[in-house]
Amino acid sequence: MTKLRDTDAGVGATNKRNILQAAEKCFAQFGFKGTAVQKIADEANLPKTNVLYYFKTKQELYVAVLEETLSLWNSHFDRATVDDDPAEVLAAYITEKMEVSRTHPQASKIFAMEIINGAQNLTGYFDEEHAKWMEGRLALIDQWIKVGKLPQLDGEYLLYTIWASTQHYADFSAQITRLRGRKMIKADFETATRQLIQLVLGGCNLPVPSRYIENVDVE
Amino acid sequence: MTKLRDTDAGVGATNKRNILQAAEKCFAQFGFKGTAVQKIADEANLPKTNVLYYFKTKQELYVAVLEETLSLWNSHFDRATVDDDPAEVLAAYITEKMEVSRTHPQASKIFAMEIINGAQNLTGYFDEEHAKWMEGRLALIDQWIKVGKLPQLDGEYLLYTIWASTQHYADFSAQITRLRGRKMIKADFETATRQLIQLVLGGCNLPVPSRYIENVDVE
DNA sequence: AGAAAAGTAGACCATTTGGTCAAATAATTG
DNA sequence: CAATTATTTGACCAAATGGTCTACTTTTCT
Repeated sequence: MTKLRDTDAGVGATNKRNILQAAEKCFAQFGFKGTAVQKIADEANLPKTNVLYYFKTKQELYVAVLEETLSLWNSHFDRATVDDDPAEVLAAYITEKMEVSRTHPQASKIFAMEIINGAQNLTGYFDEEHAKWMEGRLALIDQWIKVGKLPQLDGEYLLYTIWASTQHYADFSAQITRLRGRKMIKADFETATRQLIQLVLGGCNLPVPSRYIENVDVE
Repeated sequence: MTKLRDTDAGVGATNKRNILQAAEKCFAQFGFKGTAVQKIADEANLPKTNVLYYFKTKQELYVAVLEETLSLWNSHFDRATVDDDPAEVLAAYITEKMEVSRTHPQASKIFAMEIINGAQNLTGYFDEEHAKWMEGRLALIDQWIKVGKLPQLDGEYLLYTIWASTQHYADFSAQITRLRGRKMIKADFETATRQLIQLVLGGCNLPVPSRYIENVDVE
């Protein structure tokens, strides 16, 4: 009765993971059209036919990669309530999103390109889930405003600003690297995160939780 | 002596403009690889060969389109000095960039994709100009900090946040439209602009100039 | 062991597509 | 007007590429 094998084990699953990883790398760098299946196969050290064995079409493979990237949208913010402190929640959310940009820049780029190109492959599931999520978060922000934890502001634009500012470090890394002369390392991300938290919370008239303030030696 | 014709007149110039416009539309929607020269030709109502007559290769046409988009980076901010009021300058800069996102979304998208894909076609000129520009602006911000017009902050991350947050409305319009259920119109952009100015200036401990505060009837 | 299923892989094909060529036409110039 | 230059356009080509077919090997299950 072991007909249904562990999805994480076995030759097939290993290959699939391999292919998905190779595909993510290629799609992030060259886009959907710019990526040849052969390239992905090379990257995964497999013959092209083998790739098409696991994913019937290039499109199917692309959608699989895309769907993996969507998990990156999950956050603790999802489960915040009006009882939470917006300063803490927003600071944590920004931190999480910056961490995603640092550790999963390729996924972020793929997502960005998909949206830029009209989000043709994000119909259905994601659309509705995302819209529902947004509705809930905007309601939460309104509640915070009502109880006086936040000043009057439009949560929609606040969220856009947070998304844009955090994803920017992944999507526009080429520009940033050239402007600074070198890649951003972890420490740079931490500085950027602190600055962004300061800016956003400051803009919302919220005090920055001490844990998000730079550790300077007190004299 | 009319050998050098007005670059803006004549059949050739008209066709070139036509082609560039068609190309911008296509590249923004499908990317470089995803755009067939034939498609651009169709869009411009010309045979493909004619397009290749004015631009020897697809790449050359793409670079021409890309270079046009770079002019969008020009701003009054370029010529601000330490004597100016950072609140005014930053508010105006944000306003300008939001206006670009609203009126030239295609150009913004092309630029974004170019960066995401590693900015392979932005070597040389733009690189150096842009880096020089950045250096100058960061120096200005440091001067503002020195004279007490700005609190201690890292201008680099401030500029990234402004770029990201403004360009987001062009590049991610598909996502925004789906979340809201309808396209953002001019009035929405104005609201977004006000909110962003409030957030950024607030985050910099700057007062929002009255002109950038919503016109509400005083009771 | 033996059958069935899963996986590997080369050969091959139809389509797309960037780009060339040559020939024709229109515009300009001396 | 003659000649030169600029523009238009269809026919064509070679390379790239997504995907199929078939045959073979390995693994799994009974």
